[in-house]
Amino acid sequence: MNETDPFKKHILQRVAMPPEEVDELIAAFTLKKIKKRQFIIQPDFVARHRTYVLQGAFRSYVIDREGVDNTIQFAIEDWWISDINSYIYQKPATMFVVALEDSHVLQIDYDTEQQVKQSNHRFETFFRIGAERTAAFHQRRIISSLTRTAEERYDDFIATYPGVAQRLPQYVLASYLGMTTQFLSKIRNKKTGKS
Amino acid sequence: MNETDPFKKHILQRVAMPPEEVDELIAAFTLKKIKKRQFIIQPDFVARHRTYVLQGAFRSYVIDREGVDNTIQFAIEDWWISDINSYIYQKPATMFVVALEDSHVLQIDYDTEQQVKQSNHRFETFFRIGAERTAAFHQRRIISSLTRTAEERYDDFIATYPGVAQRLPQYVLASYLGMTTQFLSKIRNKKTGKS
DNA sequence: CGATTTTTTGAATCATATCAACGTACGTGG
DNA sequence: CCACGTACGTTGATATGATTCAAAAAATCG
Repeated sequence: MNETDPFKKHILQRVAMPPEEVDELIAAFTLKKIKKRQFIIQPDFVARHRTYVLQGAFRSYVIDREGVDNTIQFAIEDWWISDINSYIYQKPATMFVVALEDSHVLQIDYDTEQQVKQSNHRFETFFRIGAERTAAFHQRRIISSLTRTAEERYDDFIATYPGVAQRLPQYVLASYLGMTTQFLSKIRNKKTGKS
Repeated sequence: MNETDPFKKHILQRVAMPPEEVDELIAAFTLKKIKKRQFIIQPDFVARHRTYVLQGAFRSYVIDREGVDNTIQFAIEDWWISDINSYIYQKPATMFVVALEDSHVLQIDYDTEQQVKQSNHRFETFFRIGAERTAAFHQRRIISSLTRTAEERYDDFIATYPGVAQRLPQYVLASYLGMTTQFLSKIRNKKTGKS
């Protein structure tokens, strides 16, 4: 039993590869412990890492012109998080990424990732599949934001990620779903009244 | 001068590769002419192709429960379009993809793409970079939809894609930007009055 | 515990949608 | 190449989902 076992499983779910290659890929990552409220990415700094969550929770957010905090993404166990626009183009970030709980993560830095992808076709495939799924996931979210009301988006979230809402502060969930924390509170309250 | 030259350029902008490999990759694609209003993807059918636009324009959209038409994406020259969730998971589509103009495209089918990626590390890299950029692009759009008003999203669009709005029917642009065609009309009218 | 942060509640307001009606343009068949 | 029909865009009135503001209640944390 090793702390990186979930990541090993994650790799093998995406690409079949010999055990020694799995270990080689894992070795390209660094295990880190991040304290609650610690930032791993901040605006104006280039995102140097891609982060896989072994344990804990994170969120990314932007502060808009009016100073409002908008959650763009969150990540719990077995999810990735970064400012992808900053990371892939290696330009200054626009987002914050912060730990919501004390967390354990695996991080790869940009140069190491490039080198690793270059060195082994299967490692390249691994990252390609990850990027594809991220793109598909984002597209589902765009469809949801264009076609559904605030309450429907909330219902979808609860159905899609059972148990996850409990771990997120309500203002994080509300801003992720594109509504105010007050409005989410009213949606929830209406529901408990009904049932 | 060959009709596929823009695609050749597109490939080389992403991955450096010897000319014969570029030709090999291009050969995996089929050149097709698509008439205006022709559908290349429809709900309940699996998206068999990924489509690169050489000439013309497309849009993808979903019809929601109330029967409202929501544009999810559009594509002109040098863009890709598909129902990515259908294509990468090879499951039934939820979207329509239709030609807005008579168009010329290059299409690769799913099995050929898998084989081609498998056969050559550089081809795998090519698709990986495409997926990454798609993910990054979608994330920018999510940020925009969460943080900006209808008018700001319109202004951003005009600034980011100068000249493109002219080629799209207004209801396509409106639903892409997440507003009604009436509201977009009012935004536009207000602007011409002002200046 | 007290202090701070988060959530709830209600009232007023706002951004955007809906509805309806009319004007315009465009493409298709004769 | 005209004329008609259908699709598209505009405008104004009204409706509504969601935000804002304010303050109290509840939860969390050092």
